[in-house]
Amino acid sequence: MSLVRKGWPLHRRISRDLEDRIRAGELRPGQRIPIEHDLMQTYGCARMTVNKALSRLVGEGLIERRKRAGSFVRLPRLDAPVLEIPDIEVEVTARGDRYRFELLNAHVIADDDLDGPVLALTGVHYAQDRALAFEERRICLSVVPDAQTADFTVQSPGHWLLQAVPWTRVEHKISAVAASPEVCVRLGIEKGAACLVVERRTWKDDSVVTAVRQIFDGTTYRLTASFGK
Amino acid sequence: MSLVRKGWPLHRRISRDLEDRIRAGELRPGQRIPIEHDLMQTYGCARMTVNKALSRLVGEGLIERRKRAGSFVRLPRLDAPVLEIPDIEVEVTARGDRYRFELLNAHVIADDDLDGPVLALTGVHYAQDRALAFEERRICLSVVPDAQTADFTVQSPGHWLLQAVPWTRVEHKISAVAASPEVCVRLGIEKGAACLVVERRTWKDDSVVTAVRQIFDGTTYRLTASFGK
DNA sequence: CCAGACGTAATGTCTATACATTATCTATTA
DNA sequence: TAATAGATAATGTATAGACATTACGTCTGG
Repeated sequence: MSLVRKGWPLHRRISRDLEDRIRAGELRPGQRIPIEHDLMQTYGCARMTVNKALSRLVGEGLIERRKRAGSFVRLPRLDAPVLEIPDIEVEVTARGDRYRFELLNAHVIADDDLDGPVLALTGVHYAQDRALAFEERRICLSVVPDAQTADFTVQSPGHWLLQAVPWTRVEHKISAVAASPEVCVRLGIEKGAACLVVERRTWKDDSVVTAVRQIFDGTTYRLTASFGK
Repeated sequence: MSLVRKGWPLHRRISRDLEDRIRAGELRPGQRIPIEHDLMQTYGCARMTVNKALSRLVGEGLIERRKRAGSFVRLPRLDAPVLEIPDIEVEVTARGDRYRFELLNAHVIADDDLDGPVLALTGVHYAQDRALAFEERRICLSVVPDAQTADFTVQSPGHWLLQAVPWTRVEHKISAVAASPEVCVRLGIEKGAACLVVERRTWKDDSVVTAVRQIFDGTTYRLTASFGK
């Protein structure tokens, strides 16, 4: 079992051992890995223990299993690192900076894209009084009527919504645009500077709760994602 | 157990049921959920079955568990959608387009950032003869000596590496910059246009395998990430 | 040569039980 | 009151066995 972590539970050591062998290339994509019965013997344990180890590898996307056929190493995927798209308020306060949201504008409007009356907000996120992001948000009032009476100078709309409405689905789109005149002013950057745009749409069941577009200074703000040990 | 999927295994129905109750706000963040013993009685099953259901919720980040204390609903996290950062070659061919990588430059150099001799490449990814991305890549020759003899006009370096070297860790940084003169020419975009930048660094164990910087036209290319059912 | 039937090898699920581990709570003691 | 020690309730891990499910291979019969 190579040089595997002592103190770890057996099922964890088994999954880690197999993971290492896959990552080292000893077990190659498409190749069949030993059947549960053989692994029982190899590690001298019950089938449930082996099964738990293999279930973990399925969850991590490292193997796939087919009844009667066996378990097979999957192709490595570059396409599933975990992306951290933070709640800006949480991110700023987490690193000990003073956070502030400046509400610029709030109107109830009709929106073609979203159902029913919509609360349209614009504002700026500040960290230590430095503008971090410009935000344009729409909140579906039929789903979140309370939004109309909430005070977004105390809490950012995003943070408030997170507590107020449990979502069931989120979708993000990340792109880049040149700063519009308004964004230049709000973020204090040069005309036409490259900005990172995060668009987020949040659903509860089948109705859109909120759609938001956050614009960051592309050179100072970066999203990070990592995958692996 | 509300209106839960028939045909699903019991442990899956239990976890889904609890997930629904959390998402619906019936079980709120910080709140304690019933202990395994009670859930056994509620669902009329063995503790291992309940345990499997709860383990899944831990994996999904919906609850956390503490011995002696119980299981608690975690704060909803916006920060872990799965980001699809594709192998460009795979992405292009997957949607049926003709893919081509044009190698512009290849030199063996020394690099302060990476250990040992490094193969430095620049090139352009094309989809249907339209430039999609400009790429600057460095490959650590001490880790991947074969890279020096590989033909990157047949396969993109990224795709080739994926097959040649199993990685153990990947890190991505996503930002935005204004197009440099060279990028303008290569991608056929206007001077100073906003570009989306994906920087990826790949490790095998403790050594960097490759570091790459891919630059996309920010207005036509977007990364997407989603989370939820 | 092909279509269909079928045995069977593998995974999938579930149970009942046992003991380990650990943080919380309580009771005791200084 | 405060520190310490111990009891205990919850999760964590593991076992052995049972039956369900599925699709791979093979063996038919046409």
